[in-house]
Amino acid sequence: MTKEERFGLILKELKASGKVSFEAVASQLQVSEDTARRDIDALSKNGLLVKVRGGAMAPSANPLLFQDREELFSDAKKVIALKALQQLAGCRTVFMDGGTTMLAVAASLPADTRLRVITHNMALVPVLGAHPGVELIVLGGQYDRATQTNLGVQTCLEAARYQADLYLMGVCSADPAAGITAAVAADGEVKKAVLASSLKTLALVNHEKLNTVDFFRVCELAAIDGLITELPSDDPRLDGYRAGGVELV
Amino acid sequence: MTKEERFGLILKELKASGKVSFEAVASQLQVSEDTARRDIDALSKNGLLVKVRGGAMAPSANPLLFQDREELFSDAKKVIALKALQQLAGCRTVFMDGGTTMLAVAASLPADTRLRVITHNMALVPVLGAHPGVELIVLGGQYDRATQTNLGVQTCLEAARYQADLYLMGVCSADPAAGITAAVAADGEVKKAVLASSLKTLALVNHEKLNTVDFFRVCELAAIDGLITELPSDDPRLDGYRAGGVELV
DNA sequence: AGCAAATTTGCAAAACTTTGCAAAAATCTT
DNA sequence: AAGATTTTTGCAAAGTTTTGCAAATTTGCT
Repeated sequence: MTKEERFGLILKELKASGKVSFEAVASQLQVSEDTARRDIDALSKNGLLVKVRGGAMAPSANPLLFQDREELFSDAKKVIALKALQQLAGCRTVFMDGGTTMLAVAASLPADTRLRVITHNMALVPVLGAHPGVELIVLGGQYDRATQTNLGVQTCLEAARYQADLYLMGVCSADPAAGITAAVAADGEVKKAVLASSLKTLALVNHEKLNTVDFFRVCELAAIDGLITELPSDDPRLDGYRAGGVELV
Repeated sequence: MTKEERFGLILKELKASGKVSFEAVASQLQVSEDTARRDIDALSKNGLLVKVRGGAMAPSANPLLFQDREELFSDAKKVIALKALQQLAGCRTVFMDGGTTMLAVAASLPADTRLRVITHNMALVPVLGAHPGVELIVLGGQYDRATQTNLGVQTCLEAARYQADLYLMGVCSADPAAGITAAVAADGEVKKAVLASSLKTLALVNHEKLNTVDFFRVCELAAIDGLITELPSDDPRLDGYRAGGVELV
């Protein structure tokens, strides 16, 4: 039984049942558990399966393993969320923007947080509504299915009624020269309105969105107070942003 | 049974029924309740579900309605919902009130319906937001966890901006003499505002709420155009209401 | 406010992984 | 073909993670 033969059999089993255990591979292929472990290790290095405690699973078996990892809460989003949480200290009222990054922030809010949150992001309602320390204020408007946010003139007018200590802005595109830009005009308008109602604004930006431009101008970089990315603050990719905005670790 | 396998099964169950309890997970997956709790904790940290007391719910569902669907959609509610649907014919814009009866209406809306719905009921957002024929307009305000609705002055002001063909009012208490009354002042105020913005108002009332009175006066019976209950329209319990409002089968 | 149930926290035992090492097998060199 | 070299294999010790239990705390309800 060569290594390659074993690889084939392991993958076949994985395809059939979605999972394999070191123990089962060892006994079925008549090798020690260590060898089974090493085989599965090699396959995982090639991305053909995902190692888990006790064995391995097909990447598609569960959203945590592969598929939605990028769409839902990627490591980058978690890092950004944690950085954003640190900036919440001392804030009483916070505007939270649309986007799944903001969902990551809301989901990782500690249980003992006391905060007033204003948002037009309907995805946050079940999460923040269940949080005992959060007073949630919803901005109404026309519900946009694609982004799960309320948009439109109503939303902007409502945003103008409130005054927040901090605005956590979810950013579509950021560029040192063009500033913050949005792909949807209605979304950009809401961002402008909220920006005007907040003492301080921090933009949450995935590094992939750095140095990209969309058609709707939200604001200059100078209009925001800080940029939160998953990169360390001394990363060269952030060089162009150091002038106006403050970078955060 | 690895952790990841359990994750997959928990998510599968969540998808099927919309909710999972620690107890059920523990017994079905043959682990202690502590492990079930920790698993669900991990999934919630990744935004794949929302933890609530006793278990967890799908993120798009309503964290506070952690009950059985049968309980939620009692036969009475289903009957009322179907009657209300019939009244929707010809309507272009409808205000939908708070309450689980309204959730039953939203859930039973046929797929080919074309409708503009205005609501402050956050429980409807996941349901109506997914409906391709519904244009959803959300009324903002201060989110009330107990009722899952937005309340307050903002909500009333926003309601006044719109004009609807029909208002489906969810009723707490109805009485021939006292009219419609509410248990929460803020809720009653919103009802009054919406009532003023609608051409026609139908009150949806469970028969258990007939002939009961609460402290906040919403309106006289004469101010509404019809009463929808699960009772047949010639039921003697409705006798006192025939004067001003129209009863519907 | 007070009771009962649910939840969080700390802990130690058990299960699983990693790491380093040496023997066996396969491959290469001359 | 014999010896040297590399790869693979199995083993055991050290290190991590997971798990169930029990105490302490919080929460929801009346």
